[in-house]
Amino acid sequence: MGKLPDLLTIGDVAARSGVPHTALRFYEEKGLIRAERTGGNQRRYPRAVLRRLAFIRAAQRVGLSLEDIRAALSALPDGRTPTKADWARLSRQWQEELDARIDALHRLRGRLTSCIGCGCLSLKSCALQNPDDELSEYGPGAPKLKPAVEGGI
Amino acid sequence: MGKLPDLLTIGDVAARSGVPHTALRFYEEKGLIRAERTGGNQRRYPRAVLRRLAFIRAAQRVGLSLEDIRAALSALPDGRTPTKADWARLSRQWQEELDARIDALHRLRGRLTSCIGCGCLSLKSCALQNPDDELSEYGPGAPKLKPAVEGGI
DNA sequence: ACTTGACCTCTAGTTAGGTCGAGGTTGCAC
DNA sequence: GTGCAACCTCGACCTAACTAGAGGTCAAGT
Repeated sequence: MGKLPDLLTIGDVAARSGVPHTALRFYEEKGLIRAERTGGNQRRYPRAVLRRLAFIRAAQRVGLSLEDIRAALSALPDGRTPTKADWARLSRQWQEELDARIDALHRLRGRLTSCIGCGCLSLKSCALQNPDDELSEYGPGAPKLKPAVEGGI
Repeated sequence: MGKLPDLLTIGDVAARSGVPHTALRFYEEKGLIRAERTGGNQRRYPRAVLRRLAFIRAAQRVGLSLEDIRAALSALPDGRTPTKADWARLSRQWQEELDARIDALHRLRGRLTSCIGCGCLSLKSCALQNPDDELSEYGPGAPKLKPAVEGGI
C-alpha cells in the first residue's frame, strides 16, 4: 500500500469510494463513468473517477436519478481532470436544483400546517386538494404519476 | 351526476382521486387502503378513502416509500372518518419528517457551496469527502446504499 | 512456471412501484 | 330478461438500480 499508481483497478476504486465493484460496472454501462482497458481487458480508472463517484453518490442522496446525474455529468470533461471552472459551473447548477427542492418541501410543509388548521374535515379548504407543485413530476416507480385531477377531493 | 352515494366504486375513486384503478388495487394489496365488498365481490370505498389517497400521494411527492406511508397511516382509524385530533397527530409527525429532510438538503447545499470554494482541486478539504449525513440511508433501488468508507477521496 | 486472487462477461434474480391484458363475473338500464 | 360497461382475479411485464453466481481469464508474487 505504498504510493498510489496513476491508474486504479476496479478493486481499488471500490475500496476507496465505497461503491461496490458491481455497481461500478453498472455505472459504466449506464454511461456515468468510463475506464481504460489493459491489454488483458481489465478496467483501469484515472483517479478523477473517485471525485465523479463522490458526486454521483451525493446526487443520489438528494434523490436524483442516475439518468439526471448522467446528464449533468456529461458537462464535465471525460478525459482530463475537471478544472475549477468546470466544477464551479456544475456546482452552481446543483445549487439551483437543491434550492428548488428545498422550496418544494417548504411548500408542502406549509400545506400540512394549514391542514391542521382546517382539521382536514372541511374539505372545501384543505390544502391537499391542490397539490400541483414542482415535485409532482417526481414520483417513484417507472411510470409517471398523473397529477390529481378535476373535481377536488 | 347528482348526489354522491356513500360508497364509491373503484372507478369513481380512480376518477376523483386521479389514482389509476390498477394502483388502487395495488395499494390495497400493500395494506394502504381498504374496501368493503358487494355480494358480487366488487369493491366499495367509503368516501374517507379519497383523503387517504390524497395523503398517500402527497407523501410520495416528498419521497417517502409506500411502506413508510403505510406505517404512518396505520395510526389512522380504518373504519371511521378520522377526527381532527387524528389528523393533527399525523400532521405533526409529518412536519418533523419534512423538517428533517429540508435540513439534510440544506446541509448538502452547504457542502457544495464550500466545494466551489475549494474548487474541488484541493482534495484535502473537499466537503464531498465526508458525506455521512441523514439522507445516506435513503438511497434509491432495492438494496441499501453502503456509506462511503475510509480513506477519503 | 505456477498458483491464486482479482478480474472479465453474461445471465438471472431482487425490490419498489406500478401497468397491461386475458378470461370471466356483476350490476344497472332499458 | 338482456345487453354491455364496469368490475373481478391472476399472471406477465415494466423501469430503476442494483446484486449474485457461473464459468473463464489475467497478472503479480514466489
